[in-house]
Amino acid sequence: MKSPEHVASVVSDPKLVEERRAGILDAAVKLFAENGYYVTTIQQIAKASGVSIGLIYQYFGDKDDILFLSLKRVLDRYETEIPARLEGVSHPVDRLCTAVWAYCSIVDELRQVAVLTYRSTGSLRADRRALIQQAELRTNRLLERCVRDCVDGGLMRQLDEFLLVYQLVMFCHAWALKNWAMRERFDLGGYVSGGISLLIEPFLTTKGKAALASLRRRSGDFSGPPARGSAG
Amino acid sequence: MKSPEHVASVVSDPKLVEERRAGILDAAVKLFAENGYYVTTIQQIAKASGVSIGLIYQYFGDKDDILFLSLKRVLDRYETEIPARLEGVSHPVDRLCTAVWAYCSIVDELRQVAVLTYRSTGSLRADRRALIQQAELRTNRLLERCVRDCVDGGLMRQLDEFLLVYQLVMFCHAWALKNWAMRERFDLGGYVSGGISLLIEPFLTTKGKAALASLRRRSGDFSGPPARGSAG
Amino acid sequence: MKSPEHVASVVSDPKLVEERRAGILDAAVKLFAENGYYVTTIQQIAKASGVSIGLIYQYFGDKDDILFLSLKRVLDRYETEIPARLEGVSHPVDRLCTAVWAYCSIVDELRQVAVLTYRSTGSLRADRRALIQQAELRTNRLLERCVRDCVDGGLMRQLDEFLLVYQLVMFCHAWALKNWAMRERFDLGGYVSGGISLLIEPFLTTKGKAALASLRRRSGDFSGPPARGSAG
Amino acid sequence: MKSPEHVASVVSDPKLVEERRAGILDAAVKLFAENGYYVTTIQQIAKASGVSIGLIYQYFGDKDDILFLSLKRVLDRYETEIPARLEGVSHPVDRLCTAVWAYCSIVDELRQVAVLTYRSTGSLRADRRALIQQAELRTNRLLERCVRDCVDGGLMRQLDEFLLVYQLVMFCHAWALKNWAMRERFDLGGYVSGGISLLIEPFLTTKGKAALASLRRRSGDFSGPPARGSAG
DNA sequence: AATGAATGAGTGTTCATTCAT
DNA sequence: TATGAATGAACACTCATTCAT
Repeated sequence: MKSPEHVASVVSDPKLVEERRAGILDAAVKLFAENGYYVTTIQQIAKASGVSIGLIYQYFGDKDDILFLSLKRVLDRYETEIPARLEGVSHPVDRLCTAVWAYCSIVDELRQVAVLTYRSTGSLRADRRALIQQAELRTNRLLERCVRDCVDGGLMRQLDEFLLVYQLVMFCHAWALKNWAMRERFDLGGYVSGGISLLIEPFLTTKGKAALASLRRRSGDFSGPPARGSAG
Repeated sequence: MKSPEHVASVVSDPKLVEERRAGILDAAVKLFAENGYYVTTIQQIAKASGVSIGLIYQYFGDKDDILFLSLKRVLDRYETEIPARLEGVSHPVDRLCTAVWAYCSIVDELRQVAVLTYRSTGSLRADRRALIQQAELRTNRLLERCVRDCVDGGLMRQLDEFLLVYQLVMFCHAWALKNWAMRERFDLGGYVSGGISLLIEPFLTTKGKAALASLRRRSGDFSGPPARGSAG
Repeated sequence: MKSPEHVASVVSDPKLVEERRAGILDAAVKLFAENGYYVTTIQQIAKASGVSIGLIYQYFGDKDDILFLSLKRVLDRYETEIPARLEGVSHPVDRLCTAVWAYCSIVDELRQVAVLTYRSTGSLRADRRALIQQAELRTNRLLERCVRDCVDGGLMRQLDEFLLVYQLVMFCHAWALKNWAMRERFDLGGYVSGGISLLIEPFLTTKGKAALASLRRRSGDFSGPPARGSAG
Repeated sequence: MKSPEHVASVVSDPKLVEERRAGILDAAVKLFAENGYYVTTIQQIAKASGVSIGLIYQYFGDKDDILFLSLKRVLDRYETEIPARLEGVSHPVDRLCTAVWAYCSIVDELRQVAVLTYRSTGSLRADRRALIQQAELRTNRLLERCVRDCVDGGLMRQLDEFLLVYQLVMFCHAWALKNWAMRERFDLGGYVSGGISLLIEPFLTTKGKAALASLRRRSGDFSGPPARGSAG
């Protein structure tokens, strides 16, 4: 009996497993995102990743495994890339805005895959669905820490941090989920900027608002390239 | 070539078509919501709705038709029930809060079906997906009108109405989409109340805030039964 | 949860179920007997029985069901045909010999299928294997009753009835199992006659032996057609 | 074109071939016996015998080769071990009983494998099936010689030796084939003893019966350990 | 001599759809 | 109008066998 996060492979060399799985998942994620999980066949994944059908089953137990790792990958990117983007950013308001900006820009990059998260998590075995949900909560907690630091620093007023953060997350996801509507009105920078005005700015104290204004002056309303430049 | 919204039926009596389709869709929606679109079979729908497989094909052209009308039904409920709940409510802040409350309570009632909207819209033929998206926008416009009335009445400050409304809608949908996380922290009333504090209150003018305070006094923080009482 | 002997059918009309199953089993039994259970494919059964693949799954739950009913059919023939052949035969020695003769002639008719019983019972789900074994024991009990009547009538000496009967049954089965060796030395009549000499005659009392001699005079050493004539 | 009994190996050192094949066959026989030939995979055999998949194909041409040698091994044990057990046993009745006892005790030891003989001989290529059948006949001939010696020595009356021997063999096999029924009624010693009463004793002359009685007195109804003691 | 990753034809099974009644 | 038996293409998955190392 294996734990739900475990995906069995018949092949023992871990380097090879990593490599092959990456190639197969690349193809699978693309196909899942374009056509959906059920419509995508193992044949298609095999052809798209340039391996035989049999090989796929040497590296994944079944189709559910492929979906699970596909989704896990997206969640893992949030979880590792957002902290990476926060490195070197120290001011709490700056950090919070940067986190939102980072989240949105990852979503933008993975647009279709981010939608897949909503379409196909329900196709997962229940125990794995829970794992994906926990991963989402872990990323939320990253943002919660940013919010709390603002509050603790007297930059933001007291509020329901959990609810605010989830609303921020929904905002980031909506860039993918409602892209068909948003792309007619916003580019990514404008969208993030609008989100900050809506979901962060109103809760900032005078001191917090000043920090945000300074940040905006430096980074040009988040319309430029990712927030790296803003740390200068 | 038929228009995307048209669903062909081999049966001519329109009353009968309406009646039969309703019964079949009731069963289909339930099954789709519980198990997903692809996992649900026509034979299951036939059995659950108490008609023969053949009959289903007399009232729907194919499985895609059933999904389309299933999703359309949900969107239609938003579009007709929210205005119905607003009837007799006149104060703009009251109307906006009532609309959000109504939206959330419909989502609560249709929880799994609301999720289905996110899971399965992508399984629709492209032209029909667009139709569903337009229906969503129509409902959004209902809320936009409420927001605009607040702004025009000097109860709310100027802001990006489209973005605020979509954020309100995401908030309502999140009650279904993230129910696994929310139900541990909120009941429906508390959730709506939290949403108003987060997404409406901060943008109200002094006058608007007073109106909200009065509304809250009358309706007990939206923790009671649906907003009917608040109209008195 | 269904009992092991139950085989589910999607079709409700019992007459049709009987009819279709018969046709499919005819083809399946033939193919199983010729090529073995695992080597026979559902495709082959479909083609041989002149129906579509899908239809087979309307009348049988899975391949195991088909094997189970195939084997059950053989066992059922023993269980119903042996008593039928005994009808009108009254002398205990006569009855015992007729039973053996009947058993052997059914085995002869179903030669390959009788072998299938030995090849493929082990491929059955365990609960069904038990059911097949019980059916075999029920047929054995038919013979045991014949032996007991001989003993009770003073025609046969006391002995281990269970063991004798199973040895008689093995003898009948051996006509199928070892037919490759037997057919070079015996025709069916001679085989049965030899079996009676070996497994019945030695245990008869003087009175029993006289009865056997008289039986032999009448039926020509069991070399003629089935035992019907011997009852005259 | 190779003769049917030839099993090709890519490895030339005959000692190594013998050794490796033995190890692989040990594992294969066990798996075949437990799960059946078709259900057992080469990968399972490889894992169970502690060698690589590739290595198996260095010592066996294909899966059929493995089955053939597996079955041959069982037949070889009968053919070599029964004579070994007869060594030093001189009285014809003693020898016949000892042979049956030896046969049964080998069957007992290889119970599942003995059943495999019946399940899987039909899965063999026809020419090899014949080889297995000939091996069975050779063992039968061992018993036939014992019977003939009894008859020639005036210890047993004239009878169809071939048929009696095959019936004795079926009796021995039945200990495996019908073990599910027999084990509730007999232990091995009781079973053999019952077989002798049924299939040997009735055909013994007065002199033969006396010999059997004496044998029984010495060996305690065959309920003790293998017949070694009876030779004293 | 020995490995085990790689192959892909072939398997049992499903299910949207049709059509004779 | 209504039925449900019948179809068969398509699917996920298996496993004997090969071959580069």
